[in-house]
Parts: sequence; structure tokens; C-alpha cells
Amino acid sequence: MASSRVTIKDVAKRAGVSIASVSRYINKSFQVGKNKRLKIEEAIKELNYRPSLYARRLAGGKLNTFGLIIPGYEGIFYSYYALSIIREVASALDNAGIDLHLNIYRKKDLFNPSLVDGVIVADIVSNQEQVSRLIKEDVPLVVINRRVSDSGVSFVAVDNYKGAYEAVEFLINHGHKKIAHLAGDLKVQCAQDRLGGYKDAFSKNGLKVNDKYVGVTNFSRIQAREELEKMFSSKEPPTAFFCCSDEVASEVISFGEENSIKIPEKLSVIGFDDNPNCLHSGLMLTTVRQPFARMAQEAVKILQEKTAKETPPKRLTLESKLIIRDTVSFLKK
Amino acid sequence: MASSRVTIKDVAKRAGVSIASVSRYINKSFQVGKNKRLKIEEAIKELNYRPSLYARRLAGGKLNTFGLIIPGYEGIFYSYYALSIIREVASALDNAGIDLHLNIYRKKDLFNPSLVDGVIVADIVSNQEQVSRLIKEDVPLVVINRRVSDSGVSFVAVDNYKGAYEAVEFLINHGHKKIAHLAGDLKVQCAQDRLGGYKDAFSKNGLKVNDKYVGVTNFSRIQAREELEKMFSSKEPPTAFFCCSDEVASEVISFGEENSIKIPEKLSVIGFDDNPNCLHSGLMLTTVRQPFARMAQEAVKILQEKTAKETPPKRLTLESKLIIRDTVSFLKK
DNA sequence: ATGAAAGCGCTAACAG
DNA sequence: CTGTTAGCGCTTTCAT
Repeated sequence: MASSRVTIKDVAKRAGVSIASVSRYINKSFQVGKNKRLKIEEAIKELNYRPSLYARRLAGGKLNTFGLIIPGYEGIFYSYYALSIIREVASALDNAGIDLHLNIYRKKDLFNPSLVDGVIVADIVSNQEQVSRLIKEDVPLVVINRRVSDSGVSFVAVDNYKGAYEAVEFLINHGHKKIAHLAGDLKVQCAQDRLGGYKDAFSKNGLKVNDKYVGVTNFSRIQAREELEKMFSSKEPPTAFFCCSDEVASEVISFGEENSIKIPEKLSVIGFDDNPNCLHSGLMLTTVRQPFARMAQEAVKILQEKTAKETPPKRLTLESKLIIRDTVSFLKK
Repeated sequence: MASSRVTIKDVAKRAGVSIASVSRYINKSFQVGKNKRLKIEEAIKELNYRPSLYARRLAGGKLNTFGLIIPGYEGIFYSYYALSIIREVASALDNAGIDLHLNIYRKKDLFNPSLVDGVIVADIVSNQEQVSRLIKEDVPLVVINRRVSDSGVSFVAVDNYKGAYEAVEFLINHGHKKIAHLAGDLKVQCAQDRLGGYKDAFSKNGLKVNDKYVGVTNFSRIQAREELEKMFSSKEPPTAFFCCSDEVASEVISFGEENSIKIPEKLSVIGFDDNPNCLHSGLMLTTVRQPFARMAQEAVKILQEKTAKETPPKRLTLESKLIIRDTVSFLKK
């Protein structure tokens, strides 16, 4: 019995009611008389009926599915950040009883939103095109981890600026002056913000930023290594590093180990993410933790409201948290 | 201009043709005369038209979306195996220009397949209920990594038995006799198969299986540790380990390091998966590599055929490959 | 509380 | 090659 063929009509016939009643029962069961209700329930069970969601949607109903759009750059499935977003959004949706349509796009064709009720866009690298198109099409939309300039768009972001500021100030308070920053890809807003926080922590503490201490990476170890070698071949190598990710921080630690630079005695390190994969090495990394789970939950909540009824845009910035562990020490003169 | 409201009608009007022609153009553009074609193209671009996929589906068309169903057990997003499946299926679908509806279910409600053209089910833990229901509903279906007994169901699996057999025989050929196996959760077929391969490698080489050398885990480090401690507190600890995953193998290596058991001199280790995350420690792990990418590609291909037309079930078993690196040595008497 | 009926946007005959 | 038209399965008025 191919019950995919079972329609609301079959249920109605079996239950001896009209299809309208069945529809009502499914969507808000209390509006149907009790005896009919029981009959409908029975019919549904016996026939193994499941509503056709696309038919429902066509008739104005909901698909109960949200899209998550993530730019599909190389290595995305090895990126702790991207995986965290996917994981937490999937989990938040699961709790809300909503399905996930995952769009990891590499192709140029933009995501067709007709299969979802709303869309969450993660800013990993810039994806302005997708966002503009979705706005134009009036698709309920929330952007994650990017403060969108268009004030009509909702977002949930992390205060990367402040997170960076606090981390660097923490290093300054430990007596460090030669603090390097291994930044992430500056096309990404969070990388810019962290760089901003780094710079401001300097100036607000009466220090000057030295461009030689700023290296730009794509959040990966390989480029971090290049920058490290540059910095440590200079006359005055840094005594501390603030890194754009825990992975990059791991690379700093590896570099230190290979070159017999004791951490934290000779070199302090702070990462970003609180990535459990980077905890292994025995050294517990001091790092800035991002509230991925809450970010996802808030995004889902906002999107639910948006899909329920017209809602003014919500723009949320969450706090990160400095997790103090073992890789920062006072600078010894 | 909320172009989500733009329908095929609008395009037809703008282009001065019938909606049927527009539909034809979209689905098989060559069946439309050239001047009309150009007009339609123009209209589509100007109006920013995108077809409504659910309406298309209702009318008998395709959604161009496949579902991937994965049981949502705790820690799934930290499982290399699960992530590999997701990654490779996502990638194969991307190449095929098909969208991914990811269903990681924890709730009891079964996945409603009406939003997809076909479904890939990954066997991580047993999920017979989902599969039976989908079969009953006649949903195009491919199971990944499990040889389904129902001969009407297509699957793409890995020859776990053989992979295990070869690994253990490799150890035997290196003079090992006290070979332990840290098995995975035996509810999962691949764990059973690997255990089978382990046992048969013994008997076919004239050796006897000693149950004390078989420990069952849930593929995780914690349970591996327990089994390790048991085995190494016995009179005759193993000289070699064949593990159900690289993670478990990593735990064996950690255990060795902590207890000053040199690897591979005093203890040989083989893992399963070829998980790059387990390569760090300086020691290059000898392991059995699974063809995840090919598995996903084949699954997608089969499903595409199935959704195109009625197709006899395809049942594919792919070979794994022993990757010989540094963690196995000849047993010294 | 309930049923009849009008679409939702599209595809696939069918007729020309 | 092209247009007309009948549904696909469901939700939602509108009557009753």
C-alpha cells in the first residue's frame, strides 16, 4: 500500500467527513467535533496518511522547514566554526520541530527559497548577493554572525570587537607590549572586528600598534605558519599572540614547541572559538568562547516569529567570553 | 518588488506567450521557438522569476531535492564517520545540482518525505522503522553503509568484513598472535562485520580467538579506555590492537604513551576510517580507509536513476583499503 | 461545527 | 511549435 498516495480525500472518505474537516483537524484539532475527531484520527492511522507538504504550501500553509545557507568554500567541513553553526542550527531546529534544508552552495545558482518557510544565512565569507536577492523576494530572513548594514534585516551576531578587545587588554595587563595579532580573512566581518578590537585595546591603553605584529591569515594553520616565521625572524619577536581562531593558536603553540619557546613562560597565546579539538596537546588554551548555541537559538526564534507574522527586524549582538586557562603568563622582564 | 510573488503567469504575460510555453522553456528549452525563447528569457530576468518548486511538484514535477536521514544520537557532530557521510553526500549532491534536505532526527516523528524526490538513509545506528515506512510509501530510497536484508532495497556499503580481515591478517603476518579487537557498538552492522572479519582472520590462519581480547565500545575513547585497562591488567596483554575507529586507536596510543609502552615496538595498532584528526600525534596511524566519497557518489547516482524512472534495486559493496603507515611492526620474540 | 467550492502555481495531456 | 485546459492535494473563505 503506497501510502504516499493517500490524500486528504481518502481520509475524509474513510472517516465519513469532508476534507475541510480533516484539514481543520490536522491544523487545529480543537475546531472539530469530538466524534468526528476520533473518526479522523482513526482513519489517518489506518491509512498511514501524511499530508503533502508542498500541496499544503501551495494552498497557503507552511512547510515547516527552514533553510540554512552556507557558502561552500573548500574545507568547510573541517572548519570548526562552520560545523558549529550547522550543528547548533540543526539542534535548535530539531528542538523547535522544524526541518533543515541545508544549502552549501558552490554553484552560482542562488538558492531557491520556495522549499522553505524562512532562511538563515551564515556569514562565513561574504555572500551579499544571496542576501540581497532574498530580501528582494521578501523571504523571511535572519543573518547569523554578521551585523548587516541594511537596517531592515534581522541578524544575530557576536561582539567580536569586544571579545578581541578584552583578550588583548588581558595580555596588556599581564605586562605584554609586543602583542601580535594573527587575523583572519579580512573580507569577513568578524575578522575585521577582531582586528579593530586589537587595535583599540592598544590605543586605549596608551600603546601604539606596530603593523609588523599584524599578520593576516585565512583562519588556517598554513598561513599562520608563514606569518610566524616572518615575525620570529625579526629583531623583536612578539611576546604574546592574540589569534583569530584556536587553530591558528594551535599553530603558534606547535611553532613554539618546535623552536623551544616555552609557553606560556616565553610566549603567551590567546585563541578564539574555544574549539575542543584544540585542547588536546596538554596545554589548555586561553581563548575567547563564542556563544554559537545561543546564536542559533535566537536566530531560529526570530525566524519563527517572522514566519508567523510580519515582524520588525531584530538585531542582536551577543557577548563572547574570555576563557582563562594556561597559555597566558605575566611577562618577565 | 517582491519577486517571490512573480509567477509563471506574469512571465507569460510579459513575454506575450502562454504559460505552457514558459513551462516548456524552463524544463526543456529546446522545444520552444527561438524568438519566443528570447522573449521568455528576457521576461524571466526582468521579473526576477523563480519557479515555485512546490507548485511544480504538485503538478508532477521534481523538487530537485534529496533527503539525507541520519539518526541524531549525541555527539553526532563530533563523529568523523557521520560528518564524512554528511560532507560527501552534500558534496555529491552539489555536483549533481541537487539540494540537500538534512534530517537529523531525535524526535519520534518520522521524516515526511513529501519535500524531497528521494531519500538517502545512513545507517549509523539501527533505523529500521524509518526505512520500512519509506519503503511502504514507495519513496525512492538508497541506504548507505548497510547491507539491507530486504532485497528490494538499494544500498551502497563498504566491505567491513574484508577490511577487518585484511587488517588482522596483516598483524598476523607480522608475527602477532595476541591481537585484541576493540569493536564498535554491535547494534551497528559494520561493527558486527568487522568483528566477523577479525574472527575469521584468526581461524583461517590457524589461530584461536580469545574472548578476553575482544572489547566492545561505542566507537568512543572513553569505553576504549576501560577495555584497555582490563586487558592490560591481565597476565598476557595483547601485542597488537585492531580498532573499530581511528579515535579508539588514538586512545590506544595515548594509553601506550602514558604507560611507557612503545608504539610500534612494543604494541602495534591499526585503526579504521583514516581520520585526519587522528594523525596529529607525530605517529602516523596504520588504518583502514573507507571510500566515503565514492559511497556518497554512488548513492546519489542510484537515487537519481530511481527518481527518473522505475529501476531495479542496486546493491553495491565497495572495498576499503589498508593504509600502511607507522604503527605496526614485527613482533620481537 | 461542518461542507462546498475556489483557487494556490505549475505540468502535462490535448488540440490545433 | 504553441495555446487551452484539467487537475495535483491542500487551505480557506463562504454558506449552511
